Amino acid sequence: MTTQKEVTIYDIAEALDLSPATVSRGLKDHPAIRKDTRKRIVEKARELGYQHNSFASNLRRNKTNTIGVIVPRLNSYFMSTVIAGMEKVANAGGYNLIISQSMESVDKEVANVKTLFNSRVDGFLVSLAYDTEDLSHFDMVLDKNIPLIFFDRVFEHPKCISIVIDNFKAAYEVTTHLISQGCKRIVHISANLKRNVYTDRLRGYKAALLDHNIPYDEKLVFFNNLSDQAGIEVSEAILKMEQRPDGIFSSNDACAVSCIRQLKLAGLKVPTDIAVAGFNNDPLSKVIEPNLTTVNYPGQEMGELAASTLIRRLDRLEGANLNTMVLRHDLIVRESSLKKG
Amino acid sequence: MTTQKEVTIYDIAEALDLSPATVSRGLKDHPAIRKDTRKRIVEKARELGYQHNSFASNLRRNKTNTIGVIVPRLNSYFMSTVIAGMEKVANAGGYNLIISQSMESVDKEVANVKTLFNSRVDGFLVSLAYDTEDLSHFDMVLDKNIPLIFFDRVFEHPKCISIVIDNFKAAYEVTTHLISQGCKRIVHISANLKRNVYTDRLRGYKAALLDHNIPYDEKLVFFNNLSDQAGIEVSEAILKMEQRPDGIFSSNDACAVSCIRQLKLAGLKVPTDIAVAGFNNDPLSKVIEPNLTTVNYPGQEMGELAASTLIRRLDRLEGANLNTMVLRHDLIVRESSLKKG
DNA sequence: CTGTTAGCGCTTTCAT
DNA sequence: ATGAAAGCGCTAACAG
Repeated sequence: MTTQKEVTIYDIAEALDLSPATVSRGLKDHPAIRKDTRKRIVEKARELGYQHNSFASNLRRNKTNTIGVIVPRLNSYFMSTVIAGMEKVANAGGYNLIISQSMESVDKEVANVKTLFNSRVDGFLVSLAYDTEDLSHFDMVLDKNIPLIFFDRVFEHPKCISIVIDNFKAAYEVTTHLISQGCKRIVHISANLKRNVYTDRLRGYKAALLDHNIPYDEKLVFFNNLSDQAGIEVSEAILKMEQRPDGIFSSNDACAVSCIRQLKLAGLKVPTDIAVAGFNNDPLSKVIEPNLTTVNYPGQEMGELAASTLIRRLDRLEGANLNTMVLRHDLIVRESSLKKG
Repeated sequence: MTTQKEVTIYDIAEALDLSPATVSRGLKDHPAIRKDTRKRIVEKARELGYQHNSFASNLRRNKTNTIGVIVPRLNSYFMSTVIAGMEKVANAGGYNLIISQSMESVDKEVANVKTLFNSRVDGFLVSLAYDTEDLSHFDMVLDKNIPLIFFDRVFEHPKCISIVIDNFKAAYEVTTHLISQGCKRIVHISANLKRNVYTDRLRGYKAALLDHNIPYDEKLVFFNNLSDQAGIEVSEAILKMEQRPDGIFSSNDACAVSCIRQLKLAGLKVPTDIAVAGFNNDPLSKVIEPNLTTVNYPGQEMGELAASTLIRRLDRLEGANLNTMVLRHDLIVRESSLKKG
């Protein structure tokens, strides 16, 4: 069955009349090994079909070369580009990724932290669930000084690095842009305010209104899970309003696209009657008609930066000791979604 | 630093004046342990902040409770739903997922197999890269009887289970559908024929043509990587054809959508001038106008089935011993993409 | 440059 | 129901 006697460094050592220690060294690039010895070792290893046993090594070194990743959900374009970026960097640096989803629930997040902790991952890359209130479930991790890096949905903590974009500024830009197109009553679709990304975007939205002397009206702000369904519901609410909004700024593209479709079904013209902007630069935004003005969220780079920062720390190469690293975003203006060409 | 003396079962044993063996048993649900002894053990463990050390356990049991996943790319909607499904099932079954991308290259795929093999994953879930020619890089895996399951992009092998949909039938249905809408010259966009999914779909396409007395014209079949860019190029080729095609069947939605956009830009009416159908039921297909007729590819279920089949095998629960498992697909007809309402 | 030695923390016979 | 003991395969002092 699965186990038919492993070939170990002892077998190689015996065959070559060497000590296991020498073999162990020869198999890596230990400087203190004669070239030809190393060569004999490597050859014999191949001949016997030797395969390095990571977990014996792990046990001994107390290191797994594994990174634990916890994300709310895997199945969004944004998140899969993040993961793709992480995987690329991790792989190049000799690390594996163990990925788990919290499904937007703290309970699952807590369970995932425990599992990964027990698996002795060397470090954590985490984007928080909607309803996570505090970081107490990470205490065991932080107490052992296991590096923990947050990305996207972050939480301030003296021991942790956060990797984000400037959500405030991005939201400010989007809102300002809508205003510059003539919008006066702008709906904002937001989500759980426990999460920085949504509070920051809401703040940016408010700041832009303020700076342009547009009163803030809380009836224009919706809180939901930014799903397609949520977009439909918001649209219906909008259609029922006595005084119709003329702009929408959604915290993600999926929900924005859903709004556009629903509003068009109801006979509204986008952007003439109502302009719409999203967030994330999801491929959807280029396909919906009219194309969606949105914010380019550099997912791949965020994944790469998160992973490389973590690995630098793990490998004690240190580097940036900032507490918060901010990636550049871009406002992507797609003319067709604007009120005035 | 990262290591400040682990709390081990020895510490618990000592504190309770028991043997480590008893503690080890007490921590699981070994039957031969008195209830109150177990309770004392569990309490003391919590008190001391004990955490199970998976890799010592792994080393001993020669099992990691880890599943290695290799996919061509992570950043497609289809693949992320597959992974989401796998993660869900794996997590519920006490397994972790280590995920790696081959980036559509054999070389990377070979390297990934080695790494995962060395990490002693208990089993493999694999979807092959474009240019993988044979399974020799899996020899070490198969020789050790480590379970290997292919999904989506599969390869026949007596020791392996394949999980697929009926690509032939799906393609036949799509093509027949286009024909029923009056299409007579149907372009097919395909990819590397080393992969079952593309050969099967091409076969389905040909069979449908044959059954409807439409001659097969190889100039109408394009091979590329199904990207946005590929869609643009195909569209340009189509526009240059002396006798213009009136239908397109693309092997994925991204490329189909790209074609629609490009053809519309060139002034063609979709579907009046040319009807388009895709594959995968990507969210894009519901957003493009006209909506795209496509094939629902049940990614989440495929991920769940792959993972649960593997885990059943790993846990020796066996179950289905089929060599190939075929999931149900659905043709999704979106009226607006058809020639005649 | 190579060898000796002593574990890493856990599980599992085999005893009792 | 519990304990003793051996060892999974590797690595890192330390010694030479």
